[in-house]
Amino acid sequence: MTINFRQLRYFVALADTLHFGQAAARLHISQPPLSRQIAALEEELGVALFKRSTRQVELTAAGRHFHEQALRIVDSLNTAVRSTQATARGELGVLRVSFTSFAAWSLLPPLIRAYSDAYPQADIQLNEVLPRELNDTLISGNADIGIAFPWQRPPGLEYLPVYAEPLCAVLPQGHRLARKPEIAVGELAAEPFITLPAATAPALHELVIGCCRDHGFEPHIRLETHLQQTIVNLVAEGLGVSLVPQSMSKMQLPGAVFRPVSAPRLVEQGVVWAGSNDNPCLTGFLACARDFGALAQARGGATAAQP
Amino acid sequence: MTINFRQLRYFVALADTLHFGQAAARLHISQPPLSRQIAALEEELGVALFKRSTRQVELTAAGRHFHEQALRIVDSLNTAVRSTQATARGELGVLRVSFTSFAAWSLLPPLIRAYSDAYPQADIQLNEVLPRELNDTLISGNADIGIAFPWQRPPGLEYLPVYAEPLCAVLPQGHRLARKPEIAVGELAAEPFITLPAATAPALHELVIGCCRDHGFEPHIRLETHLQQTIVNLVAEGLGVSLVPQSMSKMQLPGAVFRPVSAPRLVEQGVVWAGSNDNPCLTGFLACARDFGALAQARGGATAAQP
DNA sequence: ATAATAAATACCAAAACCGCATCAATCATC
DNA sequence: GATGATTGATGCGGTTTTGGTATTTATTAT
Repeated sequence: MTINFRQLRYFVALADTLHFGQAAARLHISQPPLSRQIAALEEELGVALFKRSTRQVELTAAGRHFHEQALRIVDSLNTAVRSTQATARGELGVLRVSFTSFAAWSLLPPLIRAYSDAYPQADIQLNEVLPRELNDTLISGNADIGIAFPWQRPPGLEYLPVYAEPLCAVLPQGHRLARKPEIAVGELAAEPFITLPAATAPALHELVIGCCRDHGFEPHIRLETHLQQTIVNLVAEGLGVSLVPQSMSKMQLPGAVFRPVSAPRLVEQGVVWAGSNDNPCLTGFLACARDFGALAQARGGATAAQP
Repeated sequence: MTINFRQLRYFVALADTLHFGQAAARLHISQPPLSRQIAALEEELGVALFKRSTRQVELTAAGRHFHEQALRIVDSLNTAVRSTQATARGELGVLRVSFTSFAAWSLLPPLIRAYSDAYPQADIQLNEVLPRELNDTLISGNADIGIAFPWQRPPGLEYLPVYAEPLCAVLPQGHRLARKPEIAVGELAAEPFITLPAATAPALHELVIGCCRDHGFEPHIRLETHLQQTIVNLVAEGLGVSLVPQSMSKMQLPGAVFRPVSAPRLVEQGVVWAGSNDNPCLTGFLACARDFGALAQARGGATAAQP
């Protein structure tokens, strides 16, 4: 099979014009090579595609059939070239995002919105994971990007800070401090705390503890659990108080009230990815994330500095 | 755009093996030209399709995308070649058949069955016409083949006899002759006849008149109508008798009875087509029609001699 | 009959392509 | 850490393919 795209293009031109001279002009070649390529094509197919005299050229039944096919094939190639180039630019393809449930309350939705607007043709696969699973999904190549708190990253993973927000207090509804519109952190000194475990979320654990220390006391930790969401659920049950990222206040749970605190620490979030990952969609996503971070900072939001 | 099918085949081989040497062996070429064709392909696309060191070759995201496309395109071409060849052989395509309502009682069904069995992939378009329209549909190119009685053909139309069958008598149910199992044509001498008009169906008209003359009388023609079917309907109403092709006896109409006649004339039917028609399906159909005619003759049927 | 048009053919030059030989980079092994 | 083996890239010469010009052949219009 030595049929060539050139022969297909030549054939299509001739089938369109039914005139060797005009078709050759359209192809920017002279007439003899066109005659020869068509003859070669018919020879290879073993089929007469044109019925021609020196005065008239017309398609045979087989020629009409081949014309349809050739148009489709030439178009397929053009489409394939364009879509491959789009894939290389990261405009087409699949981006797999791993995130913990907290991200779904805060950074994930606007970031996905920004990426989706910038790359409307890329497919996005969202994959909710537990905090401890996030690194593995990236290292094993099961995900392209993760949304995470800063953390001690394993070798091979990169991190880009995107957004920071203040901590706020979460209290049981009937609590005496819940009547105040804003709370000084020091007022929580005697309360039982519910926090994330130091082992799996050291940075965030440290942040809460540090915030308390800023205000002169060591919190009494009564319970530890992995998800911010669960902390709020436990607070609503009256089991203690906590300091959580402000985004969690979107969670309107009966029994839990959120209050801003004076002089809060900031919780940073960012995106994580494997440095060896060469998915072009990732590059596009990182550009979006950078833009998003810059925008959040420009809007007066408290964004962490670039690394 | 100078991308080549060779480059697609080379690319597919390399994407399959991920090894230049092995892919080259599979393609029955040496390794250097493969390297160069792949480089040329990437150059033309402006996209890296492989991430390669001297020790390892792997597809990029764009390369994986292009691989799918290339497989599809190569397959499309192979399919197109095969189907074009099938079209040229008359195995694929459309055959448009014009026929009169009488043919639907006799030659059409078995002939279509034979063709359909021999060329199961060809599309058959059946088009019922009035006898006087048949020639025009063929000459104007609106049909490929017609089923007809022999007739004086216009220039450009060809005719092939396929099948012949005896005339039989059709009588009103209460008719005195209807009691006899077989009728001598001479017994119909006094009856009023219903025939086809001499103007539009001269051959068949002549056949009926001639059959009467064979038996020594000139029939008294009371009514003329264009379709055999209508003749039987009028006979059933008691308006006269007629001689019709035996196939019409399949028409089980209350009021009409069919009886074989002694020493009948034979009614020939055949297929008609435009000599300039180059639809390959027509060639296949004509071969079927010839076989069908020979078979009918071999089975002891009364088939007209070949022209 | 003659001129004009259009496709096929002959012949030559340029480009593309392949194979051999070789180079360069990486990996395994001692 | 040096050495050999493996593998992809590169240089070069010869062959094949392709395109252009000139010419031939066949058909149609005048």
